[in-house]
Amino acid sequence: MHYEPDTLFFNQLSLFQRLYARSLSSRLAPLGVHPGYLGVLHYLWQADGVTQKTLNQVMAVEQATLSNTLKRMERDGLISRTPNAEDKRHHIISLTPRAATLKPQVMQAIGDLRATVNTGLTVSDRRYFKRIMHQMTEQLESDQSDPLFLLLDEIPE
Amino acid sequence: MHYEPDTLFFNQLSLFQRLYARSLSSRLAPLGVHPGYLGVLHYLWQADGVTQKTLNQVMAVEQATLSNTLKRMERDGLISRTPNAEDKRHHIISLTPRAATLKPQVMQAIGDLRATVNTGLTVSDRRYFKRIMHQMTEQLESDQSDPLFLLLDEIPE
DNA sequence: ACAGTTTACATAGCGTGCTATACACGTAAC
DNA sequence: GTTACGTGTATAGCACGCTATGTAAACTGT
Repeated sequence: MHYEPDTLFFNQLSLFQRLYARSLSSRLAPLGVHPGYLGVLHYLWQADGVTQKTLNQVMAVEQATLSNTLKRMERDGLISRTPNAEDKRHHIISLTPRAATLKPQVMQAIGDLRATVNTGLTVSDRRYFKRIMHQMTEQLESDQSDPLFLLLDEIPE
Repeated sequence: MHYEPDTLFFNQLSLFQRLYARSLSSRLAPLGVHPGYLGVLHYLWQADGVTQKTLNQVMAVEQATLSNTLKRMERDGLISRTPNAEDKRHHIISLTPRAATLKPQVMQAIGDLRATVNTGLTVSDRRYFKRIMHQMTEQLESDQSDPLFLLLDEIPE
């Protein structure tokens, strides 16, 4: 029975993403960092002490996802959430001292993996790849909102 | 505060994969199919009535993941697991009549999304993209096994 | 001032992946 | 034939994403 191996683009894409996450995870684990934390760390290393809302505006995940990620990061001693007296609805999220010092090691791990993945590829290969991925991402973003727009068009004045 | 938007390749990749899954999901939902079922369906449409082990050998997921996926598919009335009298350790997995008829509609949904995503891209763009992704995937696969090989090298005779 | 809305965040429940471990059945060795 | 090992599958527990919904604080209009 010669079954053609999985040719569905989606499955190949999923596999690629999962392998990337696994390799990242094994490099970050010794630092107590999970791949899902990267976006938050990356932002806070640039601008520490912001609200969840601010973070959410630049991170491409849903609010509930971010809320849960922050909870795990707090549990793992990477961030703290200090209540804001001015407006008790939001808290200020800041890096713990330990997390603040982690940047070079995390960046090293990321760079190391990037180099591994890029083995055998030229600079223009990578650029081309990212450009196409970006373009496809935009198509998907408009695909998600399409039904909404269609509905809006149908609303009478 | 002009924060440069998320430039980590891993995060862009994750976003792309998640958007793809979301778009797929919205197209498959009316059929009672989830994206995670696609690999199983795709195989069984070609060769129905196999063991979990066989499926596992061609699907790039862990055994435990497949086991859980099959449980959900059984719950959703897509497959049945009939006990094997010869060897009671494994069951024979087969499509339900309903699942067997679903192929054209699922393929239609996949093709539809593919067309959407490919908007504005040439055939050679897609081929190039897939080739690079494939190459990176192979690098990641060898990355995962590297530590093992290194250890093996260190084992004295 | 207080009723209703909006805002910021948390929680519930689920899909899909992972690792580690349990378990039941089959096989082989003694 | 029991002991030991191997095989096939299931389960436990977690990461990380989603949608839908809850909740408390702030704001707004009358």
